[in-house]
Amino acid sequence: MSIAYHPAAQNRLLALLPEREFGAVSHHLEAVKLPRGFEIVGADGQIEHVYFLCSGIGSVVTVAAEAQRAEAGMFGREGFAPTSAGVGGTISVHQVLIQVEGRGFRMPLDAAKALLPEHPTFSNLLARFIQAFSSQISFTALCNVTCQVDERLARWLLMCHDRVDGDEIALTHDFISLMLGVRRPSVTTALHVLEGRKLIQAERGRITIRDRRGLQEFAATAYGKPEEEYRRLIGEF
Amino acid sequence: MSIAYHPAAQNRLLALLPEREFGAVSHHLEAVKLPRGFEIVGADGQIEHVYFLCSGIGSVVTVAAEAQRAEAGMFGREGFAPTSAGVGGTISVHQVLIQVEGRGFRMPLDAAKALLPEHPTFSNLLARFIQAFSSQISFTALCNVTCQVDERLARWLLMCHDRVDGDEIALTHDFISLMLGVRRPSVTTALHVLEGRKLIQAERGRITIRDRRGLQEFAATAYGKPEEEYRRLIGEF
DNA sequence: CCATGATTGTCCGCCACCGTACCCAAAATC
DNA sequence: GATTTTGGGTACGGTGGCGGACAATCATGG
Repeated sequence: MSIAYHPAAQNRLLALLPEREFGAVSHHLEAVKLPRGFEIVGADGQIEHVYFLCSGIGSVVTVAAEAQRAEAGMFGREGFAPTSAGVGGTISVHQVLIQVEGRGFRMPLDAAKALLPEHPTFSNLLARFIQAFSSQISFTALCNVTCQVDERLARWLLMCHDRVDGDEIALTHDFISLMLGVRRPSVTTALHVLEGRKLIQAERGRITIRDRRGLQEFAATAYGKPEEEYRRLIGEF
Repeated sequence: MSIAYHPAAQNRLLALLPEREFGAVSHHLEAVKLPRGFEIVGADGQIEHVYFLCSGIGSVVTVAAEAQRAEAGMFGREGFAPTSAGVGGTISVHQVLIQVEGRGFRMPLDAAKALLPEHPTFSNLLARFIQAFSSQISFTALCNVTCQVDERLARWLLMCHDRVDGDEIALTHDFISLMLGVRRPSVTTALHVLEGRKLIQAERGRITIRDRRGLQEFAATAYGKPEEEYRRLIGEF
């Protein structure tokens, strides 16, 4: 099947492969549904499959101890996970789980390991994503130390918005609090702030982006740089 | 010159290259002294050279605005910078500067770009480092949100200690405060805490590690995981 | 239709860290 | 040796977010 018509090409990385490499790679892909909460890999877990999303959002969570965890970054159809597998690793430091349900493709780890040395564009593309993702993580680190909760929340919502179709995102305060590493009530109040400015609309289990431009102004310098880096290294989302 | 006797092999990444690739790579290397404060690349700056340290420490700093900056991670002889150049990038999101003076080698960006596609071990090694470094950043992000200053400081000192010879590190409170993204007085008090427990000894412009084991206990889960990831993907520091 | 669980709203005391400012000592410069 | 610069110690009021707890509301299934 030619790339253009293959459903796996909805993933931005796979879509950029040259025809020959895409053929070899797609041969090992298996279509999967990704329900909310699905764990792609556990913290310090053995990697079984490499996942390429076509829709939905995955969260990469750093876990130091049971009660000490926070999101490092998120990815959608523009990326893959676990990143470690992209350079030949077999264990993931991070927990990776589905935050917004979607679809995608996966490939057994062994297949990926065998493909990498033989397919330079494939391995370079994965490496580029790792670099772009790492810049996303570094901004998470910066915001965690310089921004207050509402600003971080704005950034986080913008990043989700980039990765879903439409303006509605299914999210609970509790989940967001886990991701941002703050108390659940802090999320509630921060959401009220954004809602008060008419930037979003929050309902039970669902948040709707009302004014993306305004959200960006609110998030200010916290949002944007990693997205630029992605475009420089790989292309449009 | 064979790898074993080439001074560039003091860099852990270069040392792992097969003889043939090392020859090609080392051909473009130029020895450089790296004084404290030397800027390898500015934030959003055009990359001119790719640096491989043999001694000293470099800091990778995320900059969002003039007053909004914090260290994402640090590297020594176990790595290289700017990471973006390792996948073919020409611009660095991060500012990279020398934190503890040392020596190293550098290569023009064009040479690196030309070498990468032709030398799979080289490019895979750089990609592995990017992945390992990204896990370091993700722990910075986690600590920034879950740990208090003294714990973060302990982690930071341990990471410095890993990368210098001996137990003395030349550091000012002011510089540390910049890296951790906290007030300078917060660093002073946090250092007092560590000093009170006889884990370190602080003098003007210099910190001496007295009890590394104790520091590790103090830093608890904040320290260790990224170092494991490095060993898994690349090897000993 | 009611019970149960999940989700959200709110309150309170507490404390780590902030912003700012000032002083002192050591080191460097002249 | 005097002066300037740099690095370190300390103080104080202010506050964002924490820990914890409880109530209200919505959703779901028996």
